[in-house]
Parts: sequence; C-alpha cells; structure tokens
Amino acid sequence: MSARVTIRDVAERAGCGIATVSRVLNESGPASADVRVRVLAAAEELGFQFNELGRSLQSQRSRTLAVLVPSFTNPVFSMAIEGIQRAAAAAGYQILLACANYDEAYELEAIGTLIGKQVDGAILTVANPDDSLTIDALRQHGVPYCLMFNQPRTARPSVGVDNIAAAHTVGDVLLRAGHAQTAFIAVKFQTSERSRLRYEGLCAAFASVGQPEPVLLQVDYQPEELEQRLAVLFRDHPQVSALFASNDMLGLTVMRALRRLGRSVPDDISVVGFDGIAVAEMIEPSLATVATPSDEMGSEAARRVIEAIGQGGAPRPRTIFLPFEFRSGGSLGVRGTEMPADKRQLARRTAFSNAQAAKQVK
Amino acid sequence: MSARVTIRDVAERAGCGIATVSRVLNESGPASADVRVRVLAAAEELGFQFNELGRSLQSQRSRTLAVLVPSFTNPVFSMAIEGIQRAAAAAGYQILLACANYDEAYELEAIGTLIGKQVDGAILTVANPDDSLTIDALRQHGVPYCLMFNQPRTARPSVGVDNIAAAHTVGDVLLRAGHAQTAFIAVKFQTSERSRLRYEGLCAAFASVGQPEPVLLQVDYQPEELEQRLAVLFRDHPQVSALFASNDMLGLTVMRALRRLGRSVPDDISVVGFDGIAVAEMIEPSLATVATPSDEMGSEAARRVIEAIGQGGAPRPRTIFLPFEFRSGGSLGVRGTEMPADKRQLARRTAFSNAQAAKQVK
DNA sequence: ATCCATACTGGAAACGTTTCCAGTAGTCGC
DNA sequence: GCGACTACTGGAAACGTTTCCAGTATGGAT
Repeated sequence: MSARVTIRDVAERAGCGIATVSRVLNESGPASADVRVRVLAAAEELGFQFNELGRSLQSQRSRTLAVLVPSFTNPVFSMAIEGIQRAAAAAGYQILLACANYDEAYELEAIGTLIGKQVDGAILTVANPDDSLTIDALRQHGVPYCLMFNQPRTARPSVGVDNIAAAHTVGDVLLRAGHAQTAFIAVKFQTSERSRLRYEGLCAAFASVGQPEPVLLQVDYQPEELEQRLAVLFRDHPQVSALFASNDMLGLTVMRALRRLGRSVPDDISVVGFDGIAVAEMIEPSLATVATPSDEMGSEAARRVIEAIGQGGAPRPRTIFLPFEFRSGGSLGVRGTEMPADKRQLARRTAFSNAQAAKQVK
Repeated sequence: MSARVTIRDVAERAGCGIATVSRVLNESGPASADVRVRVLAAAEELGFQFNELGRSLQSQRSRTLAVLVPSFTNPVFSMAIEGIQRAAAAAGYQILLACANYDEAYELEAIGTLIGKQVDGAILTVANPDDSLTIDALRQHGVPYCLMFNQPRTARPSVGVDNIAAAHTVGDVLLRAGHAQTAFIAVKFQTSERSRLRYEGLCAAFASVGQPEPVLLQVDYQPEELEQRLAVLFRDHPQVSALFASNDMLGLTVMRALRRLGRSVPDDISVVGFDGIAVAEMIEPSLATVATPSDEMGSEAARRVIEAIGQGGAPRPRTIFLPFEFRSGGSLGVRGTEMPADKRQLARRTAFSNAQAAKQVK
C-alpha cells in the first residue's frame, strides 16, 4: 500500500537535510540532540526503512553471499545451507540461493546472475573443481569464494573432508569384516569428483592388502532402474557381499532396492553409505556411514569468505579438511568368520570409530 | 582481480555514449549496425556484465524473491524451496533465503532485512498466520507475498493442504484399523498452526463416531526426551495402540524411540506421519503418512507471487488447497479384529488411498 | 534546392543512499 | 571583543543504470 518512503521524506518531515538523516540513522556523524529526536520520530512515524539497493550501490558492498549447490533434495546440502545461513546471519549477511541441478551449464549461468547481483562472496559446490568455468567466472570478477564438499587437486579455497582417506577407512572396515568382494555404487563421476575420489580411496584400501579392485557401478542420480542394475551386478559377481554407496541417499535407495530384490540387509548383503545424514541413524537397520560435519562445511566456508571480504582479499587457496568419523550401523554385517549368531550381532553393533584429527592447514 | 567494468568503460572503448551501450545491450532502442558491433565487441573484450544493483535501483524492480522458512532440516521445506527456485528461475527471479528457526522474533527481523533489500515479493511459512507481525510488515511495505503450508483462518494468500480434512482422513483410517485409542504426538502448537489443525481434524474424526478425544502429547522439535515422554504416555494410557505424529520427521523420531523402548512397529504399536517425505517410503517398515505435494506448494506460491508482481498487485487473499493422499505403509497395523496373522499382514500392506480433488478456489 | 521524416546518438536526470566539503553558529581562551 | 576552535548542518557528487529529450545526419519527396 504505502508508497516507498525514502530518506528524503524523512528529511522533509524532520525539517533537515538528507545528510543529517543519514548521519543520525547510521550514527555515523555528529547531530544535535534536537534534530536527532526529530529524525528518529519522523523515521518512526513514516515507517522508514533503508533501501539497501541504494546503500549497496553507494558503498560497493551488498552484504549478500551467493550460495550455489547441486541439489536441494540431498540433506547434506540442506545442512550446509543451514550452516552458511547461521554464519552469514551472525555477520549480517543475506544469502542468495541457486541450485544447479548437477548441470554444469546451468551452474555457470546461475553464478553469472549472482555475480550480476553484486554478491560480496560465494560459497558453492561445483561439479568439477579442477576445471570449472564457474570458478573462472568468480575469479575473473574478483568475487571471493570458497568451495564446500569439493576436494580440488589444484590449489583452491575449499572446506571438505578427505574423501580418499575416508573411503580408505571404509575399505579397511569392510575388509576387516570379511567383505573381500565389495562393489561401489556411485553417482556418475562426471557430476561429482567426490564420488570418484571415494572409489579411489576404497580401491587403495583393497590394493594395500592385495585384494582385487572393487566392482564399480555408476548409476544416475535417483535411478528407477537401480534394482535391475543390482540384479545384474549380483548375477555377474555372485561373491559380492557388501555395497559401498557413494552417499547416504543413494545408500538408502540401495537398501530399498535390495529389500525389493528379496535380499536381507545385513544378513545377505552389507551396505555402507557416506555423509552421515540424520535419517541414516533413525532407520532400522541403521545405515553404516562416514559421518561428516556438513553444517560446519557450510559455516566454515562462509566464515572464510566473510573474513576475506573484510580484508578485501580472497580466502587462501587451500582445502581445509574437517574431521570425519566412521559410524557403524546395523547395515554392516560380518562375513566369513565362524561366529555364533549372538557374537556376530554384537560385532555388528559395535561402533567403529575413526576420529580423524582435523588436518587444518594453517 | 579485475576492477569493476561498468557501462561507462564499455562506452569509452566502443567510442560512444553510455545511452547507446544500454540500448544495444538491452536491445531497447535503435543503434546503427556499426556501433552495435563495436559495443558488442567492447563488452565482450572487457567481460562486461550489468550491475543489477544500479539496474534495480533505477527500474524499481530487483527480480528477487524473499523466501523465509522455519527450518532447513525438515525435507518438506527443502522440497518447497526447490519448487520455488524452479518457478523463480523460469521467470528470471533470484531467491534470497532466510531461516527463522521457529523463532517468531527472528522471523520478523529476517523479513525486515529482506524487505530492505527490495525484494519484489515473498514466499514464506510463518509460525502464526492469523496474527503475524511478519505478515503485517509485508503488507505495510506493499510487498506481494504468498504463504505456503500455512492454513490461515483469516483471508490471506496461501498454498497448502486442508490439514483438518487430511487429519480427519487419518483418523478414519485409524478407526477402521481398530485403533480406538490413539495419541497425537505434536510439535508445539505455538510454532505451528498446522500441528494444531491436524489434531483438530483427528479429534473430529474420533468425535464423529463417538470415540473419546485422542491423547495429546506436545513435544519440542527434535527432543531427546521423547523416549521418556512416550514411556510416560504408555504408562498412563496403556490402551494406546497408534501414534499419529504431526509430521514425518517427528514420525521417524517416534519410530526410533519406540524401537529403543522395545516396542515393535506395527505389531505393538502403529505410527502414522504427515507430509509424505521421500525417506518415509524408503525405510522398513515404511511410514504410513499423508502425502502432500511440498514442491508444488513452493512453486505454486511462487507463481502466484510472480503473477501478482507482473500485475502490480497482490495475490488474491485465498488459500489454495492442493490435493493430498493418504499413503499407507508398513508402520500401520490392524488391531482388534480376529484375523489370522497372514491376513493381517495383507491388510496392513494394502494401500489405502484417499485422493482428494483439489479444492481450488477460483 | 528545400523540406521533413526518419534513424541514430549522447547529455542529463533520476533511482536512494553515503560522504566530502564548505559553511554557519556557538564557545572558549585570551 | 576577537580569533580560533568545535559542533553541527546541508548541498552536491558519486555509485551504475535506464530513459527522456534534444540534437545531428541522412534520405527521399517535392
């Protein structure tokens, strides 16, 4: 209803200049007690609120951060966004959100629009951190940014976990539990270098004890045909006793597919996920996984960017690794050893914890 | 690194005035073929991109929508945000996101900041749609908005489901399955009128067949003490055979708590949720629930707001009800009837579907 | 040759703010 | 009572854009 009320209206009502209004409201300069109360009253009466557009244009700072994620449906990103939002709000920043839908072309387009809105910084997860036009655009426009989840080979600011080490840990656990024949169920490597690195880590663990390379099954994101692909996998590799899914959401989908295929988890087959989303431990059997601090990845990345903005520079081009922890669960069974059922039950339930100290690069 | 390149730089390089550059780049006016190529080349070479701040200030339209949700951890809101983002992107809008954390004071503060950023419209879910300072602020500043999920008593633009009808359906189902003694596990009514309305609908169903009012247990959002509260509930009301949780996330938490209390779902106790989040049907037993189109609530609300912006008005102050569907699941058992175990199993699995046509208010 | 429409062009105002700077008053020390 | 300081004040420029308007060519018609 209300026509826009500007600083000029306030000035008029208070009977002073706009410069004075600005000084009073921002407490950025001297003002007599007299005019101060008049301005405050006028602003109050008119319901004045600053137009941040004008402010940002003038001050060259929008107090807005771009956030770009590949997906909203994976809770991992929701958690990260929550972390970002918390850190941003604490520092007085707003977040401008976009979702790339795992589409590199759209990723680039979206960041372009966001840059156009003069964001002061960006926090994002890209499809390919080592060769990304999206990152190039950010650099070209001098927008400080920090990746999250990504683990670039090249030197870039990022906050994530060491996917290779984490997957290596999973490999060790699987081997110790007797799963010499494991398959890795992955989202397409093309859209996620994390998926590729996790496979790499798993392979390293198997290679280190002379076991053959785990079977690799790349699937589309939430595929309906997963069931059939798994059936084929089991036909071709009947010895496979464990599946390592490249993330928890996929792990849950795999568990359902197994159920539909009439395979029991973990008695027939074990499943391990990655990420440590909340539902993984709410279900029965709970999903064994690598717990990662998704919210902290967001908040830490945001903090780095905000700090860089404050100093007029860019975050150091380093990946900060946050600690991960293998979290055992009912979906992980022990195979091959001759244990009575009750002891197997026990072993399965035992949490295997590998708290890895943060390799925080100073 | 690059110093900001403005339209003035482009004009200088192309050897023309800034008005001409604007006309060429926006295709908003005549320009000779000659100058056109020079401008295009200059813009290309300099990597020019419009500063949307200046543009928005001038045009009085920011092409930005405010989105305010109570929580990020409930997938229902992630879905809605996804829907909003889809609709927004299709119409060339960006979204500015904030999370109120179920805190009404913060809700108001956040919308204030967003209004200051000159959003063209807002899509939000508020704690109390019938008496909301947040909505007042929006109205006062003439920002078109549309609620989502909310079901206001007063006439306001909103997109949701008819919570009373949906909960009534759940009540009918529970009664038919023999659960005369049902408890409603709710998030605090104070932070969610949906929760209250769902209880109301459930009560109505029970009242309509002369059954006593279901037991009400209000809990904090993701409470650690849920287990204990449930234990007390069962002690005080030993006949309770079904729990209706006010949303799916709470339903999952309840299922875990029951497991820890040594109660089997659905054999000892049945559970029904609300929302129809994806994981509800990925788990075993699957969670019976009311499936609602969360993403469409977001996209539809966004569409309404965008349309209103286009017409310079506000969305009609009406709640649009989207269709819901009761989705049966393994968590819902049949009680009291003398059926052999195998038939009970069958009955339990049978999907009870109550597709309700959209009561779309014209 | 003159006229007028037409196609193009650029200066300048405006959007709402911050901030520099110059100006005005009052105050203090002498 | 005077100079100099201080405290306060408001005009105006600037941020980057769009758009109005007045101006300059150019062309064709007379």
